[in-house]
Amino acid sequence: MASHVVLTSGAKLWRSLPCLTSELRLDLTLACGQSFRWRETAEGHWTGVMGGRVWTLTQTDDRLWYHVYTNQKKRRGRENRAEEQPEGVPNVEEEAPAVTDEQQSTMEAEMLREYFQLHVKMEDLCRHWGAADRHFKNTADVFTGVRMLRQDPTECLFSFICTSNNHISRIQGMVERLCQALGVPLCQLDQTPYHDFPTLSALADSSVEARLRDLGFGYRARYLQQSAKMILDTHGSQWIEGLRRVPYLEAREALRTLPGVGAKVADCVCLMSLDKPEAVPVDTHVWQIAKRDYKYAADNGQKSLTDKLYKDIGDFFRKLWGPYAGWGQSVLFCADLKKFQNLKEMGHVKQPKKEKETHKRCKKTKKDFDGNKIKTESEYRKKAKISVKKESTL
DNA sequence: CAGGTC
DNA sequence: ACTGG
Repeated sequence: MASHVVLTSGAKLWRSLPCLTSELRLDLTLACGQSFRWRETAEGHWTGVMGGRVWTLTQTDDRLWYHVYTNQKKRRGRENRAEEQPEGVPNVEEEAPAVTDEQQSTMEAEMLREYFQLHVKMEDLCRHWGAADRHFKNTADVFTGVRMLRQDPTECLFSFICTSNNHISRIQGMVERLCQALGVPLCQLDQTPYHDFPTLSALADSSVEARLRDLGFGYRARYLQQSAKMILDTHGSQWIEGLRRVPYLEAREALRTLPGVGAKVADCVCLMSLDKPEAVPVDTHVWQIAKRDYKYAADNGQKSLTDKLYKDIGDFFRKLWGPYAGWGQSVLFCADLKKFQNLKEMGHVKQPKKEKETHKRCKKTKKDFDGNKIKTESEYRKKAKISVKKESTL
């Protein structure tokens, strides 16, 4: 049976392209809630589906290494027979016009350059932003290499319909189940099956809502099926990709006509798959960042993001960072995630990992990136809860 | 309460 | 409203 490859055993299976870790950090970029389809299958090795194929990626200081697995062949009766007779009917992959390994590898490298948008120099952008924005510089110095992916628009749209009122770890599981239930199987590695993302027509089928409810999608099940059906019925299968050639605000409003797609999801799709780098998705994290780190005046203590507040915060960051504001947002968003908090403390002292439970009650006062003392997480949360209680008892 | 929406 | 870390 096929298994996940690792770089240290079998260098012949790998190809690479030049790419500095200052431009790309796989661990941050692939696990920060842009795409939900990558898993760390071995230390520093990330396996996922991209462009209808299964890839494992890893990196060294100045190169990005990749391996593409051959898709599992469809096994119908005839082809099984053909396998026993070598001169039999060639399978689908062999029928394709002959491509040399060289050409194949060139295409794969090009797919990766596109997916990671390596033509955009993140280092230049960060230097520019950091010069005028002290907080950004401090964060970007630690979270160097977070990039914006250029995802498939259909996958991006339907994945982000799943994100409302949800958290990343559950979203990952839901997207995985979505692909297993409705996507074409590609191959299996170490007992793990990999599937392509479902097509629009698979998502639009009337049986989909009930099926997804059974898989734990809750009320989002209906949004997924209805959005797919609406796109096919009123626009056609190429509609979403066509939004790449349309101005940001027009694409955003077009997406918002779909059920389950509000301002935030529409901005995520614009930013992460439709080539709109100025789109700034404002979620709870970004709202907190605006208030906490940029002293954004949310004067009347709003409980939820109103349309106006949403627009104002987006405009604030666009004014601060310019036409690639969405890329800047992604760096701070990543730095705000719980799972990456450990990176921040590694700057000063490297603590041995032994102490886990023993020092738990030792409260450390952390400093934020501007050097200001801040409360510990728990205290911060306590405070937030109290203020929420006050609001609700009024 | 979670990368919100109807 | 769904649901689980």
